[in-house]
Amino acid sequence: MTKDDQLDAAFSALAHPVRRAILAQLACGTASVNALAEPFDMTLPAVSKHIRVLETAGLISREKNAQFRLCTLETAPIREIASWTERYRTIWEGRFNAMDTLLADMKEKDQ
Amino acid sequence: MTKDDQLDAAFSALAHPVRRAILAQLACGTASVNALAEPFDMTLPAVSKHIRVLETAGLISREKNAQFRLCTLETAPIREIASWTERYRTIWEGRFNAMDTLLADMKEKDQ
DNA sequence: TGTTTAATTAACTGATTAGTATAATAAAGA
DNA sequence: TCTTTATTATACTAATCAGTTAATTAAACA
Repeated sequence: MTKDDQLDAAFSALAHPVRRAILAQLACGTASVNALAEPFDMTLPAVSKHIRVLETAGLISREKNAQFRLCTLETAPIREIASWTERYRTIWEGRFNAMDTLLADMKEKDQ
Repeated sequence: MTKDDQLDAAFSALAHPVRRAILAQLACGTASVNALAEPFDMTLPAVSKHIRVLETAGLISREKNAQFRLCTLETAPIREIASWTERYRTIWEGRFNAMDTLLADMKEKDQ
């Protein structure tokens, strides 16, 4: 899987409110599939599929414990996303800052 | 459009390498649809659709100039993404740090 | 006015997504 | 062993996505 594919998978996994809500729950600690499904007005298989998507994207991992599958957050992809986003944010805001500076300079000369 | 819908739209717009590449091009400055399409081995209507997706997500804006449609980056949604991501990143890494501290404490007591 | 250039719309196809209901698996507990 | 609990697999539907070709719009230019 290329870096691009990883970003694709992570971004599209995050592009669903249910999956973001699942991650939010996991921020409070490891949880089973049933526990994660509880807040949603949705069948268990549907939640199970969302969890599978998160796992495929590397955003969570799963460990088998008795009849439970405990889900845990993984931070690597979110760091990828954060660094991609930050890089572009600074480039873009840098551009605007540069433009602001230019405009300020032009005003300066007008006076 | 709720905040959640905005995040959905932004994340899913970013979940395609062509769209991320278009944004990367726009980081170098405003460009027309034809100019943006040039690097891709893809028909113009296909690129036009990707640009529409970016516009709908608020990631770019368009201004009509003669027969050209000039595309410009918009920073608002990327800031939303950055803040969502950073929030979760710090929570998660905080958790791990907390866990590290806990483990360190336990080791301490063992000695 | 007729032609070229820039871009979008329309109509279509194949693949993927998000959900459902139902069946199956697998471990735990009575 | 039989039942319950936890979870996934299967099979299906409706909707959306990513791409195509061909037609259309609209401004610029000769």
